[in-house]
This record gives sequence, C-alpha cells and structure tokens, in this order.
Amino acid sequence: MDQLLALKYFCKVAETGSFTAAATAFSVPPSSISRRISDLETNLGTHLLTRSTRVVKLTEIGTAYLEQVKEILVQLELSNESVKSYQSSPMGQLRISSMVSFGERKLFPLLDQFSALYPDITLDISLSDELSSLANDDIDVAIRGGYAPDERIHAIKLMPNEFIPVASPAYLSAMGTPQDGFELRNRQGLFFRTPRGPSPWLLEINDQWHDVSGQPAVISNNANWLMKQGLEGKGIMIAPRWSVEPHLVSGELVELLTDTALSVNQNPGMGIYLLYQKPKYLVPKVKVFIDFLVENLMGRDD
Amino acid sequence: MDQLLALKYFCKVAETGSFTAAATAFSVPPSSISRRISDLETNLGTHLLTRSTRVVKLTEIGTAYLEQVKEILVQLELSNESVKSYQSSPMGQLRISSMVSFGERKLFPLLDQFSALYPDITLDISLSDELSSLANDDIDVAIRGGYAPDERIHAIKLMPNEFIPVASPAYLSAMGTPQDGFELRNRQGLFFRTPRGPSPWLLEINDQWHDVSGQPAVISNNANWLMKQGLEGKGIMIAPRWSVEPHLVSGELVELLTDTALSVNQNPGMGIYLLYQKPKYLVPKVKVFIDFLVENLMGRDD
DNA sequence: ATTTCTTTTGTCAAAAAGACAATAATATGG
DNA sequence: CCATATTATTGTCTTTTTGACAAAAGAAAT
Repeated sequence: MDQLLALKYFCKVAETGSFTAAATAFSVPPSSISRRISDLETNLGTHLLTRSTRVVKLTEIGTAYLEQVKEILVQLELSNESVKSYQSSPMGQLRISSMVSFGERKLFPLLDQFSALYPDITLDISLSDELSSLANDDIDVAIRGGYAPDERIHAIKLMPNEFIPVASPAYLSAMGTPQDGFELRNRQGLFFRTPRGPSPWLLEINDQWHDVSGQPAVISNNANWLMKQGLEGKGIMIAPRWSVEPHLVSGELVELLTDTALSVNQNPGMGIYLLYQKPKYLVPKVKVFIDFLVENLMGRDD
Repeated sequence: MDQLLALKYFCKVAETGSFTAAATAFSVPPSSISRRISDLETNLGTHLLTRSTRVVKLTEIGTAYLEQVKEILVQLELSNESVKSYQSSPMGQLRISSMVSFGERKLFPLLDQFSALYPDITLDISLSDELSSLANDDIDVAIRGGYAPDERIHAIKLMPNEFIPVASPAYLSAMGTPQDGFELRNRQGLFFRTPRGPSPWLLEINDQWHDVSGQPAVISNNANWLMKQGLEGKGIMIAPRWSVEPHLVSGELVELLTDTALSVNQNPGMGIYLLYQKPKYLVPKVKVFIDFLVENLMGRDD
C-alpha cells in the first residue's frame, strides 16, 4: 500500500470534511479516496473517520493522528523541495531576519559585497528583536543572540556575544573611573530594554552572580540612541564588544574593568547565532548566504 | 510511485552500503531496490548514491537527505505504532524518568495506587537529576523541573515549583529569625548542587535580582541529606514548597520571609513538568499514567 | 415520499512493483 | 595479467495495486 498517498488523501478529507471535495482536489474519482483511506484504516486497525454518508468527522484517534501526520508531510515536502532545488544556481528571494543592532552594524556592511557576488538573489531583510519563529516558512535564515530553540533548527555560532562595560572619556574624567565591580551600583547606567525588561548588570565572583546594576539614566530598546547617549557621556553602558569596537579603536569609548567578569546574563555560552531549518541548507541561495556569513564573520572576531 | 517504500529502501542501502544486503533485509530481489531508488532519484532530479558496481556511497546531497528522511520515518513509525496500540487495554512496560527528590516524595506514594488500578502495567522507574533526553525511545514519560525543550515534546505543568526559605525552630531560636532578605547573606546556608553548580539565593526587588546567598554550611546534591541537616538546625535552606510541606505542617521547619520574593533562579514560570512525546499519548498505558498523575497531583497543589 | 447529494461497491483497465534470468562492471585472487 | 566472484543494472514476465466508470446504498432536505 502506498501509505504516503493514503496520508495525503486523509489530510485532504479531514481538511475539507468531504470525500468528493478531496477527490476533486486530487483529480481522482471519490472511490479512490474511499479505497485508500479504507486501506489505511485497516492497516492501523482503527477508524480514523466516522462517515455517515452525509457528513465526515474525525474520530478522537483520527484527530491526534492527523495532527502528527500533517507535520510529517510538511517536513518531507520541505526535504524533497530542498533536494530538488539543490543543483540549481543560487537565485530567488532570500528572507533574512536579524536583531536590529547586529543587522545595522555588521550585516548591512556585508550585503553589498554579497549582492555583487550573487546578483540573482533578491534580499529581503527584516530587523526585529522579537523572537520570530522559523517554523512559519517565510524566513530562510535568522540571526539571534541566544541558543538553538529546537532540534530541527540548526544553529551556527557566528561570533561570541561578550558584553563589556564602556563609557566615554568625558564621563570618566568628570565622574572618575570605577576600580571595582560593586562601584557600578552608584553610577549612571544606560540600559537596553529587552522584551523581558531592562538588562541588569551582573558580576560574577566565585561562581556567584551579583546584581550590580547602576542607577538608570536612560532605558531604551534602541541601541543607536543608547550609543549616542553613551558617546555624549551620559553614563556607563554594558554592550556587546562587536557593537562598540569601532568606538574603542577611535577612543570615543573606553573599556572598563577589563579583569572583571561582567555580563547581562548568567549564561557563558551566549553568542550570536545563525539559525535555519536543516533542510534549507540544501537550497543554493540559502547555502551560499550561510557560507558567506560564516566566511566573513567568523574569520574576523572569533 | 510509492515514495515511502523507496525511502525505506534508500535508508537500508545507506545503512548497509549495499543493494543486495538491503534486498535480503526486505526479502525482495535486488532489482526492486535498484528500481525504487532509481525512481526516487529521477523524481528528485539528483543522484543520492554513487554506485560503482562494487561499492555504494552517499553523495553530499544524499547524506543530507538521508539524515532528514531517517528522522521522518522514525516519527511516522512512532505515530503508526501509537495508533495501532490505541484501542488495546493499558498494559506492558511503562518507563518513567523523574527527578530524584520529586520521585521519592511525591511519585512513590502514588504508585501503589496506580499499580492497583492497572495491574497489567509494569512500572520501570529511574530517578536522576541528569537531563536525559526523551528522544531515545526508551523513556515513555519524564518528570523534570523547567520547561519544554522541543516542539515535539509535550509538556504538562503538574504543579508550581515555588522555592521558599525555611529553617528549623532550633536554628531560629539560636541565631534569630531574619527579618530582611539581605540578612540572609550572613546566615548559614544549605545548598543544593545542580549539574550547573550550587543554586544561589536570589532576591527580587523591583524587577532586579540580587544574590543574597548565605555562607555555605553544607553543599550536596542529595536532597534527603540536606533536609536532614536542615531539620537538625544546621542552617537555612531554600527548597521547593512541595518538598518541605509535611515539615511545615508538623512544625519541624518554619517558613521565613513570606512576604519576600526569593528564589533560586530568575524565571517565574518554573514548574514541575510532565514530558512525553506527543504520539505516545495515544498509547493506553502512557495515557492512563499521564491522566492519573494529572488527576492526583494537579488537584492537590495547584 | 421523492429528490439530491455523498459514500461505497463492483468490474475492468492501467500502472506499478516484484520475480527471475541475463548482462555489464569492477574488485579480488591466483 | 587473466580469471573468478561479487554486485548493480536491464529485460521480460507475472502479480499486485491503483485508477476509472457505472451502479447501488444511505441519509438528509424539500
């Protein structure tokens, strides 16, 4: 028995609630649908549908089975489509989702180069700090801080996401340079607001984490504005190293307490991750983009 | 074309590295294997295997496809088996994995009752605080503190996992009863060692978390021994409410700082979760156990 | 009660998969 | 270097499965 065909029929019948509707959808006579599903039921030893000549309904077990089967069919189709497109040239629309600040500072500068390499790929980039799921199929790759959410999602660590305290020379000359982590509690702080509230300042001493958050001078979810405040000497901020690197080099910002373990969360494995569904790596446009990012970002900072 | 059959053949060939070996495994002539896989390849438009009459190897794309297909076949088989066993009576071996302390204090007292209800189910219980994955098929249900790790794993919150500070009356009369969360830092503490180190004491004030861990008098990963130390007045411990409830009732332990938000982690949604793979709920022995636990645990403490 | 719509069943044709033998290709052994 | 053995493929036939069309049975609506 062709179980796959039976499952497709079954899903369509459940969706439409009718054998004939499913039959027209597949351009086969209703009898075929009836026979396939009947075969499936005898194989499983259970009735999946209660058919009363006029109305078709799912049984309890049918409902549960349908849910699982639908997921399986989607996965298989995704794999098949990925393989089919494998040997075509990289082209088409590539949907990318990224954290706002990372997108602006690291991604955008690379994209011109990428577009020159692959002119047939149309980039569609949306920046957001919300955790949009990859499950809805409209995003090919995502860039997020954190970890892999699901086994089916493949995660590549692009670079570490080391958080360091920084301040402008003007601020430091006016207020003095802190010599100890606990001193931060009395300082003006510029805080980034995540979807889960403002990021605290955490200090690690002997595997113990202490909250040493300063007095909030500014709280915002806009990294550009926070950075502007920091450059103007409004206070101390704890920011990812990659985001402040240019200002450290130019001397506009100074790194503080370099020998102290400070962060905004207790998790050491934090990094910037490139996320995509495994089968998608077979799609040329996705593959070249992933390889391009890995090539251009991992060589630099890691 | 029966793609499912072709995929099964493909997996077997990849596994054995031989068409004939796969053929004998399925008790069909090798020509059938060859034809099915050839069909599959033409459908996908790609070669999955490089066959050189003597040795069969996977292509790059074949390797990737195989990995995905194997997973899909396993899922489908799991769903099918679950449905097949749906209308049988609850029986057979039921493998349960649980956190040690929860198993000893809450689970064991219920199991006699469960065994009386379902004498045909053989219980196989292993207690461990390690995070054993449900993916390897040898565990039917698991009980863990924390969250759902994967979309395919279904999680039911059995009860909250509220952590509260407690101490024995003897300790309190000798050392005094703390009136403020920050006072805890100067007290003797009994700490539970998780796989990620001793649990700190955290105090929440205005969305800010402060580490107020006491001076460690005892650190252990054995909850029974820690409890013994606590009952003997060796110090303060922060423990799940359900684990100390009997001692609170009997007066052997006293809850401290009831108006203060203390915990061992920053995550408010923490709870005791019952975990299982979705298709397993169709298996009677699993279903009755889950329903039994939900019935007997959620009514009590939640 | 009749009409209408829908599922099922019967029968036959078409397509797909299996069986068996023969062929081609490549390692291994002498 | 050649012969042999092993393995995948191809050709042909048989068996099984699926699709197609018509007819029948069942249930709701007019």
